[in-house]
Amino acid sequence: MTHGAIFDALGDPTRRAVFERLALGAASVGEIARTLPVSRPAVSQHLKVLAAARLVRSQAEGTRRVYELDAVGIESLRSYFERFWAGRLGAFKSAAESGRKEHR
Amino acid sequence: MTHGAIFDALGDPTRRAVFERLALGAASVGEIARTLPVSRPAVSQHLKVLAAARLVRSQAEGTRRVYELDAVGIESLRSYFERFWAGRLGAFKSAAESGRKEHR
DNA sequence: GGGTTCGGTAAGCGTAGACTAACGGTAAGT
DNA sequence: ACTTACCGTTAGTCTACGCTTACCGAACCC
Repeated sequence: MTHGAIFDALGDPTRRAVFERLALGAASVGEIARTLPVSRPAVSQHLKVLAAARLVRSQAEGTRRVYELDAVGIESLRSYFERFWAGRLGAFKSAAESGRKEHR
Repeated sequence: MTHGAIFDALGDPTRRAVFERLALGAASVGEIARTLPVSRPAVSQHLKVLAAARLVRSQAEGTRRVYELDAVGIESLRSYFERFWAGRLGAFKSAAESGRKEHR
């Protein structure tokens, strides 16, 4: 559920665009909405979901609310994949590299 | 778009369950469906999406199709987050750790 | 060759959620 | 104090998609 919220948040394309926009630097809601083809309330809702997943954090600055990335959610996400690197993935990785044959 | 397919695939809870099941070891469609509260066709559809995102790969074995994790998609996903570690995140991380004040 | 098991596909339905529009609230500017 | 700008919230609509049922093809067993 912890990880579930994160993947659910990043599952939406628009939300990923907001997230990646914030990866370039902190920005307010209006600034983000201006660079995206969606309305401001939509961005606000997306930020709410991202904040719930601890991927971003808000910071009141006068009448504006500046958003920036939150290391908590990202670290949580990294720890999720840690299982695959350290775990089974390393074992089967050699086999996957040996037989590489695709149908696409 | 490349990463989009991956996040879109992992965005669904059921699909994540399939993915995590496969992280424990290779399995056929029927085996996966038996451990999940969904029908077999549903699992098949999810596997199709996961395969399109290069997160899993199929391997015909008689009349059964054994699925296993694919390092390609996972590696692609890891490279995506590499940006955050090497990039802006490291810079603001110290600031985030200094001012840690939550509203929850 | 008939029967059985295993998977992918098509059609259809139902629900979650993404979006816009409208309203209210708070801080800065004059 | 009034105006302006910025943001969050709610209500409501509409599309996307996850699930099931049903059908069909392919590979093993007798």
